Amino acid sequence: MANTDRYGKCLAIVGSTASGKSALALAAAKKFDGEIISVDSMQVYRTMDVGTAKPTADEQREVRHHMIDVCDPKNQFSSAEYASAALECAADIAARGKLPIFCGGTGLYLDSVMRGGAPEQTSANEDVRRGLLEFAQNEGAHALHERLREVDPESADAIHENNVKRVARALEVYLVSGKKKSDWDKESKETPLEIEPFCVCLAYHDRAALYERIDKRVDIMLENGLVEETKRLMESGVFETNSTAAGAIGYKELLPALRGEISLAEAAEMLKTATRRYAKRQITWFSAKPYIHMLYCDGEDGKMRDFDEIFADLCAMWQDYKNK
RNA sequence: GCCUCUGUAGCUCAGUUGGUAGAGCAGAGGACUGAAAAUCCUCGUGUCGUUGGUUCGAUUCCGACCGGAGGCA
Repeated sequence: MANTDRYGKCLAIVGSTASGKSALALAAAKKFDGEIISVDSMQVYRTMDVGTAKPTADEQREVRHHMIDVCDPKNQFSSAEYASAALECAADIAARGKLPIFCGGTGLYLDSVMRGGAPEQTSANEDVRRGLLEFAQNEGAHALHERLREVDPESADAIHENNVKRVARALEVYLVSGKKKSDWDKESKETPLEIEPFCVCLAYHDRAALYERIDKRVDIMLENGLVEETKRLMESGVFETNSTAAGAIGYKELLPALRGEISLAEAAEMLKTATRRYAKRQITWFSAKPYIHMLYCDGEDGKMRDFDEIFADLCAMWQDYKNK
């Protein structure tokens, strides 16, 4: 059983990028006297505002937000760090008698929060990691995978050998903790969840409608100074650090245009494509989760519903859950 | 007007010395436990521009026509 004493009953609103979850969370926070905990792997970085569709200063004044601007773009951040900090936020919000509302699209971060973070024995070790990646670089992905198979065949079976990042991570866990990653995972699955928010996923029957929203949003980002923001990040040297922040969608697609290699229009097109692909991955993630309650923004016929209607549904679902 | 090149999957292009074709990108589906906006896996039938001809058989050779690019007038 989740630790309801500590967190009370919480709400989570997830969904793909451009699904409209932020506006919904904002309305819910006002109505239920809540505070928002961002579940977003990129909004944690300072100075990356337009490109990550961060809540505006006004919005943050209206409703208190957490887990935004907590890290420098040049530094590394991780789901484990996120989880422990976000849990503290949730406990603090609940202790003040308010409703914690998780809102965001990074599925792994939500899962990680629900599990209560990760054991520190499995902490990332940059040196070990670099060594493993170099090994893969020199000996090939297959050789690295073979090394994993020797120590943790279960993980080797579960991870495709081309997925070097994951293979390296599994080996890293073994080398750092002396225990197989597959065993850590098993243990984690058997441990009760730390927190179990009522989780609503904003979704669209009509994929094309979501893609239209994405296109529109990218155009708005460009109008709102995404290019200038990218320039500033470039000048600050973020993109030379191969940090996580450097991989954010919105910036890396604009770089070739800033270098004059392609036109801005072409870059914008690539940005839209990258965002669409990202949304697709998010949808895949969320639709596989048993704890999720779908909330559709359009009918089966693809007809869009208006905000009030969707919000009313959310409120009804939430009340239902609370009365149980 | 003449000459040359070109027309193949939504896009960019391979290819078949004649036996109806394949990559990348896009798109679709999936995985995901300390990089996750990352990383990875699976999925390719399309009047091979149109139309005649040669041929057992043409997307492939030949002709005409229609697009597109360039050159000469």
